Amino acid sequence: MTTALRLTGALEPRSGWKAERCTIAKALAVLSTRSALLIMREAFYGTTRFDDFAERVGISEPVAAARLRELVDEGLLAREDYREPGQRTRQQYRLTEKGADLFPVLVALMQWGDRWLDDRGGPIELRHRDCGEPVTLTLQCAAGHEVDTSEIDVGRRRREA
Amino acid sequence: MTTALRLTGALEPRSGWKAERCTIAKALAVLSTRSALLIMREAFYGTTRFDDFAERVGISEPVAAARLRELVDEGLLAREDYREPGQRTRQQYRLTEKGADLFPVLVALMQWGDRWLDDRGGPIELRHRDCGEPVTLTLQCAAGHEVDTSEIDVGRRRREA
DNA sequence: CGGCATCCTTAGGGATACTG
DNA sequence: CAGTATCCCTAAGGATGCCG
Repeated sequence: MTTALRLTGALEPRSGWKAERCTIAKALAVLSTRSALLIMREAFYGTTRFDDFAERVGISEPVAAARLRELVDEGLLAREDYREPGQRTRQQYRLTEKGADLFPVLVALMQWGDRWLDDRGGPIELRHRDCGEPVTLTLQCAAGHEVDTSEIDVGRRRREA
Repeated sequence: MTTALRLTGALEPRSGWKAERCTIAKALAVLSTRSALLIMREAFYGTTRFDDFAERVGISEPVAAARLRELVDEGLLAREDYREPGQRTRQQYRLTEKGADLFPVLVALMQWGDRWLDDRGGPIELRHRDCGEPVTLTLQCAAGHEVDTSEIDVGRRRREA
């Protein structure tokens, strides 16, 4: 019984191919701090304002300022001014497409935490608006099969010629 | 056009319910360092030995030692002695079930990095061993519908009575 | 409201050298 | 091979106070 993946093709020798281009490492360069991912979580929950991010994530303003700037620089959030009629100008941080596309990462973390770090399976739940059923993240192949980790082969990407 | 989720039920007031039990935050308490997730990546690639972890992740031995100890303490890896016939005793780190269950987190990070941080869609590929088709992580409801982020409602978990 | 400046502490991580 | 010890640097983050 092995839980590791099966490596195929030019991957076996492990000849240092990864350090340069591994996209997990690249993603972590942007997201490896706790505050960055929790700010993104808040953005999905609809938070848009500086003070709310700091308070709801539970971080100090200087940290919130630093992290929000980085996330804007990286293109995960967009900073916009807006003005409601009769009000003064405010700022808001909105998810960009790149930021919104991060949702599966947060769901994956939540699903793992729900299963392994909470005795009641986690405090919140995602449901499909149309049918009301719970939503989960699943590994699936292009042919539509649900796939277990043990059934996966890993190899270099084949460029479709 | 809004990319945030729709909050339902007792969730709207945002009354600080989250800080205590949010399982994303709990997961990040274990996994928020770059080296921890890269070590887990290596474990999925089949790495089992101390020196290989340090070298392939690209971290120093002291850091590898600290991180491996934490991951063993948290139950994501198991440290075992083994001896091949005629050889001396060696140590290895193996994925536990808890560790193996982290796979979707790494896939989610990889998928996001492939799309947004690499001009060629990422260096490696996951394929379903049975049918050879590429494997991706998808949001799906219990009724089998593929679900987009915009179609998800978030609410407190309802305990099935 | 939406920050920035300053100061401080801790954690992550590298380099080098050494041990069983 | 599988680490530990030591030293040092930088990044993450908290606390307080100030500013437009």
